[in-house]
Amino acid sequence: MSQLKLTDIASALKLSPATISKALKGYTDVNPQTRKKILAYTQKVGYKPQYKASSLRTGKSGVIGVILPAFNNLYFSTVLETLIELASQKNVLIIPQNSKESVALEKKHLETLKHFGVDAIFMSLTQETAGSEHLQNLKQSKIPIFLFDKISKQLKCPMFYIDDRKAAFNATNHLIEQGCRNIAHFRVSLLAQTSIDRFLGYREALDAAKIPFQKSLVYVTSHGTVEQGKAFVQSLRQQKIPFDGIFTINDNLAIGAIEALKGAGIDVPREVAVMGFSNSVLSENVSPSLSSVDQGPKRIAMAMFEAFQNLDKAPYNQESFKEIIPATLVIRESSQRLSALKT
Amino acid sequence: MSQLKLTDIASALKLSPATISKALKGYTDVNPQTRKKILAYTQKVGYKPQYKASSLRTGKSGVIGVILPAFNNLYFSTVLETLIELASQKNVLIIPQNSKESVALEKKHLETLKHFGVDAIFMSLTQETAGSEHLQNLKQSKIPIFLFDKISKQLKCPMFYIDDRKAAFNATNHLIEQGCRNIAHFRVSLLAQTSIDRFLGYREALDAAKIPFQKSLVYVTSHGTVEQGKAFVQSLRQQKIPFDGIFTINDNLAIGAIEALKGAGIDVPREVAVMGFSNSVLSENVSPSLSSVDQGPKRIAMAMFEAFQNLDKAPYNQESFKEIIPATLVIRESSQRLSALKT
DNA sequence: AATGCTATCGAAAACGTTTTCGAATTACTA
DNA sequence: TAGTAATTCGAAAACGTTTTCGATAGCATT
Repeated sequence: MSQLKLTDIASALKLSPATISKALKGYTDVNPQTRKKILAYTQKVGYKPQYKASSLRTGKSGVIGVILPAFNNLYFSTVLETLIELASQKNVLIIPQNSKESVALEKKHLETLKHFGVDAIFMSLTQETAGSEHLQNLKQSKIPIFLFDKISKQLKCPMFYIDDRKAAFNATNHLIEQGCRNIAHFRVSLLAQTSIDRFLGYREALDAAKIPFQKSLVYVTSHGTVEQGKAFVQSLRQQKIPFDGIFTINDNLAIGAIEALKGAGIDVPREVAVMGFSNSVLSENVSPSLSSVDQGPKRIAMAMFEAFQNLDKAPYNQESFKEIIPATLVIRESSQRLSALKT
Repeated sequence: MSQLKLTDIASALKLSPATISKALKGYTDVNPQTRKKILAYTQKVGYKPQYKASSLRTGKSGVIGVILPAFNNLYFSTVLETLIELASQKNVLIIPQNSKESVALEKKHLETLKHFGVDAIFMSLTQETAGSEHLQNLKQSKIPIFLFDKISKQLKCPMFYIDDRKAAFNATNHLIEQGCRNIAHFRVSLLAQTSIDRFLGYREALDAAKIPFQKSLVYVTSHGTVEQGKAFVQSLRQQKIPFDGIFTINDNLAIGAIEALKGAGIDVPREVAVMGFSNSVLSENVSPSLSSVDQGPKRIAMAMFEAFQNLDKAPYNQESFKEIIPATLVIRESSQRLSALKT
């Protein structure tokens, strides 16, 4: 036997499909008696309306599309997992897509989700996506878009992100409090907004502590890999540039830096304190464990889903609602220079 | 303007919706000239049929549901990521659900996916799911189910899994080749099939090498955490049971074991060689890096998607198709006892 | 008894697509 | 030249649900 249909229920109960549907959806124009009967029967045979048909009629699919620039990344996978969890509780489904940092793929996924008819799209942009036209196009097709983390201020839509500048300020300031005076900064692409903001936070912390900014301590890389973290430390040492702290834009660069330092017999954190960013899985399992900045993926997911559910209500219905999620410092071994110096 | 519809295209081109649809779907009863015109126009305005409507008509949704018992697990997340990647290339979408090792949730997700009308369900069972009735029920409702990894032999459906016994045999045998004679085994729940099979492989390897099995070297735990791995090593030492190798059923237990050994000043792998299972992210980042068994999540995902695409063709249309994916040993530092002894 | 109201139900249209089937036109055959 | 076959198109039904709107019946009000 195939799927149970409304007409099956109707004929079994000698009622019209209309009444059944209305009973199930809580309409008032159905006798409480018959409603009870209908509920009892549908419960028994396990009838539920088929999404395909009802979504065609109502226009709502009960599905949210999620486009991420990467999956193998604790931050994004935690956002996704939390989203799936929350959505599942409200009987909405999640369709994840991976743009793999490619604008072309991002565009393709956007199209697919549009034609699929998702009720909303949550996305974090590619490094290269500035405010390209494909996003503007999407805006026209009434599908609500929620941007998070990697956002574009050129778009008018709800956005959820941490205050990268303040987070970087706090991270850098922590190193300063630990006695660091020559703090190197490893960052990525000059275009990405997060990279820019974190750099600005780094500079502000230096300024606030009246530590002169040294251009020679800043390294820019394309992808921010472990290897590049290593290479930068080696380069600093080769040029004999003195440094006693490193603040990196992600954890991979920090891990590479630590490896290079350990390899050169330099003690972390006693001689050089290191601070990463993202609080990835690796950070607690590397040795010494890596201090990092937690970007609160769960809170971001919760905030977005909350907004999705109240899309029509204030304050979410504002043309461009913004929510800034606080980031927290996770202090582990790699930055605890003070206590290391005492022992 | 809202979504573009078939009738919009039809009236713009002064043709009927039927012809447009047929042109797009490659029917032969449409003039090559007009087809070209239609293709050109739909291309230009970016028209594509809306899933909601076409899936109602055709019965196919272009969506696969994936139910996993856990997400924060490299194996499962890699399966999922690969699945999303492959599906995306063929314009099919993936809806992931997390059963969180709960049979009740598993059942709920199954129901939701059924009513959503997915074209297939890929799933890995809960520890507790033996062959419960909810799976049998699903079988009746024509939706093809594919089981992987945590399977149930009581069900008649395509299954994909590694040969745990052989993999465990190889892992244990590797330790034996490295000169280990007293190999401890840390396992989990006596119910889970994988746990059973891996234990059997361990025993077979011992038998094959004519090493007597010692019950005192086997520890059974409920969840297989890092802490329990530590505790077992401490217990072994406390009881003064001699051991020179450890084969664990997962990586967490192995990592815990290594930590305990390091803490006790015991050299890994020189004094005790350690072999994990799963090849999780941590294994390469722990020190010493952990030898482990790779369960080939990518290959499993590829095999399943391949089967999905050829559901009607042989050999996949057999009542109960089975595919065994080979597991491979990933030898890192923690088990290389021979070379460690030389130096 | 006529009127208005309320409560309860069902007929039917609609959502946008696919697909069957027949109609219309053209091309071909004998 | 008539008849047949092939080609190209469109009308219309169908997928299963939701929702508007009208119908009916019962009840109360004058």
